[in-house]
Amino acid sequence: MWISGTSQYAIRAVVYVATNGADTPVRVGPIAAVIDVPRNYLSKTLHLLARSGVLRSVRGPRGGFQLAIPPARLTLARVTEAFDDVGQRHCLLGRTQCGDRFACPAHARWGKVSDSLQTFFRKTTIADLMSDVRAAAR
Amino acid sequence: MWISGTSQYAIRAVVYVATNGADTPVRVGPIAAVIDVPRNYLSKTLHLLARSGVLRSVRGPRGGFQLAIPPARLTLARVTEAFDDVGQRHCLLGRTQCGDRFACPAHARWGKVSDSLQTFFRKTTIADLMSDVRAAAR
DNA sequence: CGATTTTATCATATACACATGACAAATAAA
DNA sequence: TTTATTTGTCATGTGTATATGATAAAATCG
Repeated sequence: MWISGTSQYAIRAVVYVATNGADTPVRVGPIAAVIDVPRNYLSKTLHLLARSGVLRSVRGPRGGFQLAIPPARLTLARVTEAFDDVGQRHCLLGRTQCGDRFACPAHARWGKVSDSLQTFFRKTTIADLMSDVRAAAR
Repeated sequence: MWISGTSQYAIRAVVYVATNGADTPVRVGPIAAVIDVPRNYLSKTLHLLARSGVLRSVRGPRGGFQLAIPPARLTLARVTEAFDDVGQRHCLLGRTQCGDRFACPAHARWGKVSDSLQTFFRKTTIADLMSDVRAAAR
C-alpha cells in the first residue's frame, strides 16, 4: 500500500542479511525461502541493492550478500532509494505544481503527516528493527 | 506515491464538485478539463464514486454530478474507499500475518506513523480542504 | 586445469493500473 | 415526439511493476 512491493522485499531481505550475514555472506536461495519472495526476482532486487551501495555481493562458492553499511547507519530510506523515493515530500493529490506558492487543497494538512512519514523513513535504521525483533522475542 | 492515481483523481474531482456544484450538477467535461485528468477515465471514476454513495449522478441535459454527502461529513477515507483502503492499518512490509501476535520487524515503529495516517484520512473532510483553499486565497 | 557453485544478465511473460473510443440508455427541452 | 445532451457500459489498448527461465560470468576448490 505505502511502498512498492520491491521495496518491501528489499527491507525484509536486508534485515535478514543483517541478522544472518555478520560473518559469512548469505545466498539468495535461503533468503528467498525465509522471507517468502520469488527467488529470481529477489536475485535481481539484491543486485540492485548492491549497485546502490547497500549490499556487497560475492560470486562463486561461499558467495552471497552482505551489508555494505553498518545496520546502525542504514536507514529505510537508504534501503528503498533504488525503488521508491520515500525520504521526500510528495503531493498527496499528485499535482506536479504543488508547493508553498501553488498549493493543492490538501497541501497544508498533508504536510504534517508527510513530515512524520519522512522522519520515519529517514531516521529508522535496520539496527532499530533488529533490536525490536530481539525485544519481541522476549 | 501514497495513494493510487485514481484516488488522487477522485479527491480532486470531489473538491471541484463540492465547490462548483452547490446548486446545479457539474458535467464531466469541465471537471476533467480543470483538474487535468483524462475525460473518459474520469467519467468511469465518477461513476464508481456515485455507486459508492459519494456522488449523485443526473443523466441528460443539465445533468452531471453532485455531492451525495455534505462536505463537512465527507472524509478522504470515504472518498477513496472505492479505490484504496487508507483508513485501515497495513503492514509496511506486506506481510499478511503481521499483527500484535506475529509482528514484522517494523510493526511497532510503523504503528505510530500508521496511526497518524489513518487519523488523517478518517478525520480530514472535503470541507476542511475547501476552507484551506479559501484561506490560501487571502 | 576442470568442475562446481554462486551471482549477473538478458529475454520474455504476466497482472494490473491507467487510458481510450465507440455506442447504449436516460432525460430534458423544443 | 423528436432531438440534443448527458451519463452508463463495454471492448480494447497501453504502460509499468512484478515474475520467470535460460544462459553468461566469476570465483573457489579439488
